[in-house]
Amino acid sequence: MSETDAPASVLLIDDHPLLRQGIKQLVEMEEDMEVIGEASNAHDGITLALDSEPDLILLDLNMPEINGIETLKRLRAENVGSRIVIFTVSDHEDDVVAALRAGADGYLLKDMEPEDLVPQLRQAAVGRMVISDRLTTLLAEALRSQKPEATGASYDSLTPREKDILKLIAEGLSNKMIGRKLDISDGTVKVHVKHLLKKLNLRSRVEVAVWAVEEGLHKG
Amino acid sequence: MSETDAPASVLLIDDHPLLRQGIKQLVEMEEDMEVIGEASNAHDGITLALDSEPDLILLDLNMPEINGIETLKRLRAENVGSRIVIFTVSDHEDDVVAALRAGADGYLLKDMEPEDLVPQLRQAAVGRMVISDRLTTLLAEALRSQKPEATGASYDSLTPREKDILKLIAEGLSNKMIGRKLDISDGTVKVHVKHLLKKLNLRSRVEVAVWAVEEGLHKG
DNA sequence: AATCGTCTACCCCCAAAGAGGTATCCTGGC
DNA sequence: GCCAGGATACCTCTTTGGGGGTAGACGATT
Repeated sequence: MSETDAPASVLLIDDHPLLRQGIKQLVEMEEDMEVIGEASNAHDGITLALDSEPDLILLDLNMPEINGIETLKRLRAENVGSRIVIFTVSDHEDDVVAALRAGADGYLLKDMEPEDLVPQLRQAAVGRMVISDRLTTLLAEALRSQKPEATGASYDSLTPREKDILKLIAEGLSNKMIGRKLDISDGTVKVHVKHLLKKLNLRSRVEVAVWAVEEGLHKG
Repeated sequence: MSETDAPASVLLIDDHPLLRQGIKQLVEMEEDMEVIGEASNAHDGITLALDSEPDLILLDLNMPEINGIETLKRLRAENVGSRIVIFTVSDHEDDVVAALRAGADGYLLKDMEPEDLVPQLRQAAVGRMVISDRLTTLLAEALRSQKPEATGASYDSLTPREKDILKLIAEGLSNKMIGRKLDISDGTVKVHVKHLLKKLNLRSRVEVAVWAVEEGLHKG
């Protein structure tokens, strides 16, 4: 918004005081950027964000009580217009995907080189999405077929394998893709689907998918 | 499969002879990798792939007649088990996403450093997904735009008729049944479904159904 | 009057899905 | 040792689904 004249305002939300201190020092060495607030928990962070409307919010994922994803959702729900960048140790696909889906404008890993941080923040402040390079492969894989993710208190009569197939159907995958994912032939997948239809007394994979979603079985 | 003993076999499918030549020379300098075939078009490429079952296929996107994405789909349809890596000049989001969706195991840009190519191919041959770093941001954005989530904007873009069809798909009806219910031909239903898939950026009626249920649009 | 969006219907073509069937292998229970 | 259930893979067959295209009818907007 105002990167030409006034310095970009940054809000830190992280429960580690030392880390906040470190970031603050890095940022304060720059003329075009300043930390205008810090919070050690989600509640304070959201209040500060609403009050100060920073250009950029650096948000930790692992926080007590209310985690980062939830905080992110609440910020977006409050229509906070700030750029929000996740800054975390977690390189788990679930976290990255959840953050991006919840509207994160960036996802940086805490093990990055300190000297890289400020340039990345500068990019983020002017609207570019910033992502740690290390996550490329992970993103590609997530994009390619989103979420298998296991466990399921699903229908008791189903075998474990059938539950696998059930979930993947509910993600919209074709038999062939399911086969590739489970490393079995698509013919075998068809056998399982056939059994699913019979056991659940349904008439097509679409009904299976709808049923799974309605029962909440499609995600762990 | 056989990266410990026999050299990894590579098939090149690209309509530029010079480029093929260049890659070939690079690859042939390595002991653990060999080019076992070349094709300048999709048809020959598919035939060669089926005959020789290479460990790795390097596939160009821009080819005459049958493009790379289509070639990729056909290769997968034929159950070619090779690792398939796209090698192209295009850094357009649509191409990257389409390639990954079609089952590409990698996506490398032709403007990469030559000395990086062989290491990347080696990675790909043993099953790792390889993506040019430059595409990170793009991938993240593609992933994010997959889920409208907070915005119900996409639903509003549907015509009344499309909303009818959407709801009936979510009830698990076939095109024929939908046609019977709405008193139109099943061919017409297919047209509406086609438009639904395009507008909602989904890939099958199953995904449409799941989306509708998740959004709570299936009743009402 | 011309254009646009929508709905309708058809064409071709090929991939995906689903209903039958047989068969092998393995594991746990009796 | 035998048997049942589960997982795998293959076969054939028909129906369904989806992408591409063209095109006519209608109503609204320009």
